[in-house]
Amino acid sequence: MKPTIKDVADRAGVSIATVSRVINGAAVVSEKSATRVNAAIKELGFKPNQVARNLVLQKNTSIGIIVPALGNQFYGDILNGIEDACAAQDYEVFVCTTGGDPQKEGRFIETFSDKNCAGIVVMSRKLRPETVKSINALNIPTIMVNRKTSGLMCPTVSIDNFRAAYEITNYLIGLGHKKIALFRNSLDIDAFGVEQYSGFERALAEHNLIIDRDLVCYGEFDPVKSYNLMTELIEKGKVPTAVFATSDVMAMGVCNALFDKGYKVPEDVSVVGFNDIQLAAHYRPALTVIHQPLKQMGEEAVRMIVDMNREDGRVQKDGRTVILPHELIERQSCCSPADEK
Amino acid sequence: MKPTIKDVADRAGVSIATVSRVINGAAVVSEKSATRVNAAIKELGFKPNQVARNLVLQKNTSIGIIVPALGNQFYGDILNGIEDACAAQDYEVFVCTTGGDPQKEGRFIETFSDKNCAGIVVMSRKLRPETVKSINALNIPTIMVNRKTSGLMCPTVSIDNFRAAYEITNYLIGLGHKKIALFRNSLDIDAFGVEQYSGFERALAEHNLIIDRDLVCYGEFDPVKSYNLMTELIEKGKVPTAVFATSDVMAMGVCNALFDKGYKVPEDVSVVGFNDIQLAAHYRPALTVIHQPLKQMGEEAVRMIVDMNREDGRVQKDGRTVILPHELIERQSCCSPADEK
DNA sequence: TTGTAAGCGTTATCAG
DNA sequence: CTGATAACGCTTACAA
Repeated sequence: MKPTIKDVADRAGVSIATVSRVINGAAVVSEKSATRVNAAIKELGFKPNQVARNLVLQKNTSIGIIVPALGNQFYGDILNGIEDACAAQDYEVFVCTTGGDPQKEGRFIETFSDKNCAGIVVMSRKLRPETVKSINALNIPTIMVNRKTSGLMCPTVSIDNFRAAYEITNYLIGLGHKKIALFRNSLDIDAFGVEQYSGFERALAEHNLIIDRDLVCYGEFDPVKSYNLMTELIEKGKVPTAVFATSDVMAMGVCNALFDKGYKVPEDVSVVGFNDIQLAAHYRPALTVIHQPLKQMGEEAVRMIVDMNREDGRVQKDGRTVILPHELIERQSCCSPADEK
Repeated sequence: MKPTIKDVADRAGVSIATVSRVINGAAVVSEKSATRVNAAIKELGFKPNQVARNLVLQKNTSIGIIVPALGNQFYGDILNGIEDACAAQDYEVFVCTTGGDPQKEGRFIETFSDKNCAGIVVMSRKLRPETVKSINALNIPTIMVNRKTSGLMCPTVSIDNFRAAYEITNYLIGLGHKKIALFRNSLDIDAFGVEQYSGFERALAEHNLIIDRDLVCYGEFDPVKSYNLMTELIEKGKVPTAVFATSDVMAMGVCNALFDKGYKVPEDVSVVGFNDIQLAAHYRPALTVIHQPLKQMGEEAVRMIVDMNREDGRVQKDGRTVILPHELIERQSCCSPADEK
């Protein structure tokens, strides 16, 4: 069995209180006791039991993460940021995946609460009102990443999705495009899809362009679905000169469909992505995208949780919003439409 | 503050022992007490404190995962399997990323040990002897995924990498290829790169082909590095008719280099990948690959840990090896070489 | 400077 | 069937 503080005390010939003192370095201990205790610790290979310690201290250095799926570079990049920041602070990371199932979200939040996590970061595409309610009731710092939070009193971190969409649409328009398709996901009033849509719409409107309903496709962040949708568009003869996809994988699906039908990107149609997952640069043609500082977003979320825990245990739930800077990165997937050249 | 079992007891007018009994449903409790306790639990919104429970029970339902990086579909797919299996068993998942830093591996193993995890699954590319030693000393079930374990008394799960490499090389040879390049990672005696190499070599040898040293490139699982290496090959005029890359991302890097130099895949050179991450099918041309049952590998690892915990707490460290079936999946990235057509 | 002892929130063993 | 009570391993007043 693992040695306990008591074994160390016996071996060093002191009380467990003294051992505890040297472990925590808080109170003053005579040099003599200290050396004996340290010797005993080393000899026994003693390591304090974290669960006992957490119990008495009523705190915990683990934070819980709720994420739709792993093996998805978008969340993966964010998670890397979370993980790095946690490791730097000696926090541990619990990860739960929902597979998009909103029911699981609620369950995992409870799990984390039961485990007395120091904080929770939620990445979700669809949030049920009940989940919102239970998050609000939670006595644990909770942060949303890449999501709005109407009705939800908890801090969020994201980019300015309206501006980002606006900028990249303008970029396309600046290139001379007028027939621009939008590949997006289904509406969820609190996800950023709506901001992106507004940005898209605004840019168009400012150039007296209007949205062609047939050209807005619900690719649902899925390359296959996007592939099929783009194929349909082609078969219906409704080929745009440019496509704005609100995720990189959708952009790839669109490109693939185009290739398979004999079109060239960007010569025949320009395509832009959104997020800039690592693969966006490795895809051919390399994707012109809006870059989100994914890793930094994760780090920021952790920073906020650690801060909130420092604040004397007082968990304050306010609507703090952290907006990180995005960036338009030009690569190979865009050019002016043929009739302009 | 969160209600404790004592609050429930007071409210229900019974002792904490009784409350504990109804919570755990073990012993028999009078119907009258039970209903009162349940009412109190509901009214107070009581949830048993897991850390206290774990302390007294001396067990834990969390398992620790050590992984080089998130945001990498290969590990992501395995992790999804792990996570699913854990959720199904009401286990929680700790995730630590090493970024390939072997020093961190050791540290995280200690963390998990301190936390009294029910088990640890290790995914590593490079294992230091010291880490091996500390794993062996560990009193916690530990499983290696996708890795050999000479000198390491712990179960592993993987595919038969020798056979897989042998089969796909044979496939290429069967198509008529003789000049086959190999893109692989640096040698680590205990990683599966060496088995794959042997499989490759054997297939070649059986057809009286020998390995051209210039055509084995160390792409290090990195698309960019592979891109550069392939570009060099082209510039040196040493273009093979086929490439076997031991990971899909290396295969993509190779394809990209080929495209950028004006070559066509598969018409000019065939390329095969290994692993079959989700993206392999979405890349263009869709990659012909060896499919590893990544998700299933993760599930299997969890199953083993759960089993080992059931075995009366007796952690047995043996070299059990689970070999899962692989599969050769033909897609679009291969054809016979030009001179055969 | 040190030790004793009272918790932290549970479970489990006893008597009753 | 139920209630005290002793753990679990640790921290931390309070005394000494």
